[in-house]
Amino acid sequence: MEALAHTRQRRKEARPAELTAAALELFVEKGFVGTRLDDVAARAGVSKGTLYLYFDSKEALFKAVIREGILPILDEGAGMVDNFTGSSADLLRGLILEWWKRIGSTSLGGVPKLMISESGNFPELANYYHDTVITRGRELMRRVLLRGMASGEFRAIEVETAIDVIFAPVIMMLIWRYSLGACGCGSHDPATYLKTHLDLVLNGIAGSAP
Amino acid sequence: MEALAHTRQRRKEARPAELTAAALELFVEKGFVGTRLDDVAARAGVSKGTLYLYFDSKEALFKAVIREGILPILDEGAGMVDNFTGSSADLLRGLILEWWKRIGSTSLGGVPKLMISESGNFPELANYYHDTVITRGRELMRRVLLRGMASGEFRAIEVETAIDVIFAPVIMMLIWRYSLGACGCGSHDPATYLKTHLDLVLNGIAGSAP
Amino acid sequence: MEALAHTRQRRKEARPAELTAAALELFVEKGFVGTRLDDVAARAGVSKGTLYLYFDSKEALFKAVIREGILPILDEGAGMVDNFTGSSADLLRGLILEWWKRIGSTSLGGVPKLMISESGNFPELANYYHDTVITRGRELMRRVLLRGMASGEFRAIEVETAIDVIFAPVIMMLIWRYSLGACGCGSHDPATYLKTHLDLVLNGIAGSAP
Amino acid sequence: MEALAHTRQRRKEARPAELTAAALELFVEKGFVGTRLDDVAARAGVSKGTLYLYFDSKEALFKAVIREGILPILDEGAGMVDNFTGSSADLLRGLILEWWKRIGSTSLGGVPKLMISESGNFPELANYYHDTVITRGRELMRRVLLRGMASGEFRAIEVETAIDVIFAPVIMMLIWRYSLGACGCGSHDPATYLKTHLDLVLNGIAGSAP
DNA sequence: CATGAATGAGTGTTCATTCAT
DNA sequence: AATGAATGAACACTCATTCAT
Repeated sequence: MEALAHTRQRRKEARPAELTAAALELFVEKGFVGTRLDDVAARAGVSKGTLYLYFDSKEALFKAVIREGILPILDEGAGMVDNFTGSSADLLRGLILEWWKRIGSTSLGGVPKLMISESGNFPELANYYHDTVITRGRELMRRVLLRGMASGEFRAIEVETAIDVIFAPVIMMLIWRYSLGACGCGSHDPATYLKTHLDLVLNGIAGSAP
Repeated sequence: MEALAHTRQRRKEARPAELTAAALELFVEKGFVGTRLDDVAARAGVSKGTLYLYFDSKEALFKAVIREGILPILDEGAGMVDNFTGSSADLLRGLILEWWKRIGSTSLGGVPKLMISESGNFPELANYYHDTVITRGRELMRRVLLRGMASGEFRAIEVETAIDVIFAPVIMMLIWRYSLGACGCGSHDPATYLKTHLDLVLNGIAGSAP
Repeated sequence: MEALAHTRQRRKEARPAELTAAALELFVEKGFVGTRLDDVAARAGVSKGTLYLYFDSKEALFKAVIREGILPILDEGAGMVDNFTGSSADLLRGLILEWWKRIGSTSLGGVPKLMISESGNFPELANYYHDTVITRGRELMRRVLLRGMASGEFRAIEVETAIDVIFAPVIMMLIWRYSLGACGCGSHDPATYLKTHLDLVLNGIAGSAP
Repeated sequence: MEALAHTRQRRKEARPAELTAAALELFVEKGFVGTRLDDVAARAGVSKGTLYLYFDSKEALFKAVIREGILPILDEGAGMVDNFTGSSADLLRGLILEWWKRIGSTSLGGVPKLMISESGNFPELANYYHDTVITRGRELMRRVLLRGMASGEFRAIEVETAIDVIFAPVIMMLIWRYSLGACGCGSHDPATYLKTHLDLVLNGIAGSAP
């Protein structure tokens, strides 16, 4: 009986996450307006009414999906840059690959495509996403590039654009995976693609120092 | 009287384009499901019923928007690559800048973001878009890179990934412009950004030949 | 040129009849609300706007269809009864068969089914139809039956019900022809059916006189 | 609380029948296209959306109305013919009168007029109605007539036409009641009319046997 | 006289939201 | 806490009607 209570308890606490997980998949697949709460509830294995026990409205659910999808992203990386002792090239490479392994390749990888699709309908949320995720991500990359330039490992480059040049193919791969890539349009193998991309970029910004 | 008839005639012929133009803006802004035909009609300055004189359904309108947004893209570029006599770096630079000037910066620039957002709901259209636009665009860039490698102007690189690395920041800029960028999230100046991006990339793939 | 003017003239005068003829077919087939003026115009080979040159509204067109469908019915029969010199059985038989040949089997035969279907939406018209067509038809048959009873050819029967018993199968055949019969539900051969029906009825009401 | 639950339960089970009952009335009165679901819902005392909890579409509702209107008809009569021990005239008379009492005079009596009006728009349903209702009804009457002829109670007649001659006035009365009869066109008293009709017919087909 | 492009009110259908159980 | 029947506002689509040509 205590076991049951325990299960129930765990269930109750896990509910919101189960609901947002189901919602994330559908929002990514069909967009905000195109997603029916009936389907979200069905995928989460609950009734439609139950959704309203945890979220005030469809919009509140959407915001929760985005915010929850953001948190894990925020907590990654910063520590890595602070404590890394190897070369800046290895740091950059590690950062991207690790991020892909722990975020990009999971279902959270659908968040960017979702945010892009719905930003027009949720401008405040878009701003929040920008300030929280994008700005911090760029800041992280900026530190890596500056670190490499300071050590002479990277040559002197226009940092802000370089950040984009490095991020863009990674984000594009993610977007692809959740849009045309899901329509049988053929896509790259992520591991190979990331490796080649990094080599190309690192070569492009390599300085004279070893 | 002839002038008026002429006006009416011209109007009737111009209508579909006026309607798809209005629809493109709203589809890009709000997505397919989020766009009301009332609004499309209002933006085009006609009544809702008029839409149905030219398009059988909302879906038909959407497809027309995409297809019309594709045609101008297809007719660009190929001739340029064939006849270009300068350096491959100049060719690549010219291709991107020209494309931006004549396509990317116009309202047709919203098509990629739209296709990405709605591919899940229109898989066949996504395939059509992929086969028609993306494949040809990549082919064009492939020829440029191979031309540069053949002449020794570019070093030996993994071409397929390089294509993405070159395209991704350009496409991302376009996506940004029609998503977060429209929410006051701040964006780059396109001209400067493209120039820096190209310099960075061209430097990264530069070979030993002059 | 005169020939053309003549043609044009004849055309102009024939137009209303062409339009109501086309309308009758569609009204019978699809009902009043189910019939689109587009289709009526198309079937009559004119544009939709032309309909409004001859009829103020869809309702006016419908009423014209019914009224026109009534006139030919009214002018039949009365003279026949007045002047007939043969037996009452032959009169009754001739009346029915002639009516079928000249009205029932033509496209005007669709009017009763139409009136039945739409009476709920056009009560005044239904009353007009009743007073004009049905009452007169019954009166005609009443005279025939009374004539036969007076001569002893028919036995004494309840006339009003007999009228219905005689008419009902004929009307039902007509209704059938324009409803289930048009759905491949199989139907009788009119000539045989009418003959048998008349024999049955005449036998049923036959009196002792020769 | 259990009582309430019971009420709710009973309500849910009764709903479809309530809805089809309301729909039948309106379909009969205004035809399929002329009937608005708003009105059906209002007459049933529910909201428009509720209709869609029980029927997928207006067409599905229509089909349910017809099918439900058919079932009670099918289950009548067959047993009566099998077990009847009296005279064939009494059997025929009893069959018609009983059918009128239990079907014809109820709201189900509107089904034939409805089916006639809409057969053009629902051919498959018309076929279903024909095969299910009409064919069986005729079969029943055929057995009665053959029974009477076998016993010598009825004279030798052309059975198929006789079936129609017997049924037609009954059906016509029903059609009348739901079309012109509802427009104040005056109609017979059903009981008297049926009695007279039966006497007339039975007299017409009477044989020499007692 | 004739056309057909344009209109906009009306209807079938969907779906976020509520609430009695 | 959880359900799911019920709601009603919103939207895609149709079609009778108008009017400039």
